[in-house]
Amino acid sequence: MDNHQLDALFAALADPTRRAIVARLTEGEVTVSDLADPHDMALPSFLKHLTRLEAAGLIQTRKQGRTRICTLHPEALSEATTWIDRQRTAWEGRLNRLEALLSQPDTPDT
Amino acid sequence: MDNHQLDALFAALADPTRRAIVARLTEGEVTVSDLADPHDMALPSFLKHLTRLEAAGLIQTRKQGRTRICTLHPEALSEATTWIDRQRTAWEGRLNRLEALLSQPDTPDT
DNA sequence: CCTTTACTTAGCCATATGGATAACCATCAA
DNA sequence: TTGATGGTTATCCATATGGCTAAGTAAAGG
Repeated sequence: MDNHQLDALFAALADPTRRAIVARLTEGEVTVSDLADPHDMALPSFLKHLTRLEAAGLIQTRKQGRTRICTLHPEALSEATTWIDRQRTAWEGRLNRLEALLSQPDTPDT
Repeated sequence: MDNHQLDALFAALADPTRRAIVARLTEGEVTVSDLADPHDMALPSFLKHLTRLEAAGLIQTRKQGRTRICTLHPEALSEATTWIDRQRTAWEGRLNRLEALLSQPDTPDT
């Protein structure tokens, strides 16, 4: 995944309103106004959050009559965990190499 | 984990410079100037990134003489995956319930 | 001591972000 | 067809963010 997409993804998750939206959408599709209802915020402000989530690939929306319906796109979340897991793997690998080095002090280097 | 910490954590990861720093630190401790070296940026600008990573709990630093040494604090990364995994679990749960409902149309509701 | 070296602090600037209003457009219902 | 309803667009505003330079401190090194 490209760096810029990761920026958008992590930035999208770096806001409580947007995380709440994601959490809500795990329960299924919701219309914009129903989604907005629990958030004490003007609709246009709320809309901007939706737009950012959509730009980050975290949600998808479609228009049905005059209402817009939002659905979660959970695949985007794995892009985030993939990056994180890569870091963790690298870290573990380093620890393992260190450990190996300490348990075999006979061959300090090749 | 508290909402505000998650904000800081995800925001910290939403920048390529900072992700590069994290990636670099998976290989072990590095001093500030060595860390900064590959980044085409004035030191004070770079320092601000370090500060944000530290505030997010992603790295820890200590002073040794006049140099500062940075180390990764990978536990912070799991705070992020924990939240993400919770969302994924919720989503899967909903899918499973849906599936169950469809395969057993005899008991539509209790 | 004096000078690097390695950060640190203090400001400054442009752009991005999160919020608001006001006004507009497009259904649906009566 | 006339409201009301559900979004949408266009601005606007304050603060945050990511970059900079200039000037400061503090530990080595000679």
